[in-house]
Order: sequence, then C-alpha cells, then structure tokens
Amino acid sequence: MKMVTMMKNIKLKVARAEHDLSQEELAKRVGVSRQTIGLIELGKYNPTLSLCKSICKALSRTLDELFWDED
Amino acid sequence: MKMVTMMKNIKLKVARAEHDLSQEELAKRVGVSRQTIGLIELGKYNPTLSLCKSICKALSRTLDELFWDED
DNA sequence: GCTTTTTGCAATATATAAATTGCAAAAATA
DNA sequence: TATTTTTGCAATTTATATATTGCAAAAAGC
Repeated sequence: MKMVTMMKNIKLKVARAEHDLSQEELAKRVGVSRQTIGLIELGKYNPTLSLCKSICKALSRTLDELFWDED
Repeated sequence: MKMVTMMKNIKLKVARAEHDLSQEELAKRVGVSRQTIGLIELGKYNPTLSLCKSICKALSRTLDELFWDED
C-alpha cells in the first residue's frame, strides 16, 4: 500500500483557465473522463505519462511546464 | 483495448549509461523492478508520472529531457 | 434570488501499470 | 572461448489508473 502525498496541480488549473476550458471540455479533448482531470488537479493521483503528454498538447505546454516541480 | 505504439526511449538509455548504471541498479534506486525499467526503455509501456519523476531524479534530468519528444 | 454550469466526492467496475519468477540470448569481461 | 553480467521475453498475479453514474455544493450568469 503506497501512501502518495501529492500536491495540487495549480499550473494545470491555470493553463486550463488560460484556454478557457472547463474540466469537462479538457477531458473530452484529451479523451478521458472529467473525474480524471479533476483528480489530477486536486493532486489525488498519479496519471500515466501518455495522459500527461495528451494534456500538455491540448494546452500547448511541455511536461516540465505542467508536471515538473523544481526539485 | 488501447493499442499503444510507443517509441523506444533512447534518451533514457543514454542517461542511464552516462551514470554507468544497469537497468537493475537503476530499478533498485527508483524502487521498481528491473522489468519495468527495461520495458520503459523498449517503449513497451506507459509509466506513471511519479515513476517518471523518480527516474528523472535518479539520473538528474527533467521530464522534458527524458520523456518529452519535441512535437 | 433563481438557474445553469462547474467542480468535488463516493462507490463500484474495468483496464492496465508494475511485481514476480524463471529462462534464454546477447553483451561484456576475464 | 569460457564465464559473468546484462538485457529481453513470457506467463501469472497484484496494485492502481481510469470509467461510470449519481448527487451535492459551489461558482457563474441571468
């Protein structure tokens, strides 16, 4: 059982706001459920790399810009 | 059923070589099995974000450096 | 204030990441 | 070339990412 204490992903929330997308709209573009996007923003879990990349492309950002926390 | 055609991760293989680590040694540092590392290098699956980050830290690289392919 | 949209939450179901073991081939080193 | 180390592969099991539905609370718009 792995206790994963993750941080909220504010950068994702901001980037989504900049594109004026709801969680549901982003989810549709990326091909996942709304809940998945919501939980990632809340830091309540651990997406796969391919999903991270899809989100990055939908929001024209890179992995470092949305998912890398400086040390 | 999702057909995932992924590319081999050469950048990871190179970074690991630069640190003179075997797949097994890297796996141990990162806390996963050797197979997991091997399959990621072979592009045969889709690691989680937290694993990608662990690998990055073990090899002192960022997500973009190891896992982002320039469009 | 009322209505609509957006977000959080919870429970259950399904798909797939990752573990484990064992073996064979390849690569490295003596 | 013989020995050791490293890597690939396959089958089975376990943990967890993601889907789905439904509901309630908050936020945004009227």
